[in-house]
Amino acid sequence: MIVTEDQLISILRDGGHKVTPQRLAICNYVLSSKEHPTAEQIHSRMIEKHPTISLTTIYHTLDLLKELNLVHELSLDDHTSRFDPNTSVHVNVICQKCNKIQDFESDSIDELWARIIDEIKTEPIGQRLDLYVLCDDCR
Amino acid sequence: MIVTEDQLISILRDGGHKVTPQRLAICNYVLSSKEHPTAEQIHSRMIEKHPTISLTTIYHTLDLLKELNLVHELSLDDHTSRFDPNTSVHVNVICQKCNKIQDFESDSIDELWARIIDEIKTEPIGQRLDLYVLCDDCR
DNA sequence: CTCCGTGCAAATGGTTTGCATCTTA
DNA sequence: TAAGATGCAAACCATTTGCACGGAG
Repeated sequence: MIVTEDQLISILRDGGHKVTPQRLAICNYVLSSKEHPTAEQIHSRMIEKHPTISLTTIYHTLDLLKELNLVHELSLDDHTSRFDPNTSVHVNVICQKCNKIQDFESDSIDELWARIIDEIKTEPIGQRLDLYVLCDDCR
Repeated sequence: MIVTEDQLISILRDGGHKVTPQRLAICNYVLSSKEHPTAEQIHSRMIEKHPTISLTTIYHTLDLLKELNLVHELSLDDHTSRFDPNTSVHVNVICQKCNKIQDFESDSIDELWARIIDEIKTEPIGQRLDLYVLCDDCR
């Protein structure tokens, strides 16, 4: 997790959002996740510790995290979304078959992105760089 | 359109696919489109000349075009897909508000992207490069 | 004449919404 | 105690599927 729990709580309170056990658990998990989980996967994981937590709350919390720009939503072609706490410029290496996603970062990417922004006249709000592959397991 | 109608017909027949008026009309439109239409938008457009054409046929034909790698599907965060006949490496400049998309291509992008792919050891199948902005109309 | 394509209707399923209850601050 | 959060149930809606008919080859 890039933000500590204390920082997270401050961010929430500063934005006028209440700190509930469910919210804290979801944020902690998603913000430290590496596997780009679906809402369903987040829900399954949360139920272990919070048996009554609902999918609705997962979605509400993800909306909040998006609004706070702490996670990015990645809509895939199987019509599900994955949620990525890595909001820096990076490449999502996505397996076409199983939809597993791995982040890839490098200086070349930063360079590429800087050049694109330079060439395009408009002010950028965000980005998404996908590379589609077949992962080791699926090949 | 990058492929001519004759080439398109050959591609279809070679793959064992029949050439119907509906299929031809949809392919012609999508393959020459610049506006990254939704399935719904393609349907509206097709109804002008083919009043009985169904959304089902639009989806079937889009599946075929994807299979033939003649179009790419872009799943956006509003949970709709846009269809892009530009299958070369390029940046989709997407307005966060109205979801309008404009393609952007440049040699430096190709060059840097090639370098990034080189750094990532896996064989690439495809890619998607999005830049999120607010378009002139929405700003 | 056979197989594939079309299009209607119904199903699917991820996501969103309405609302009553509960919790945080 | 007031504003906001939770979670159930229902709605939503883009997309997919089943199936009978029709047209291409």
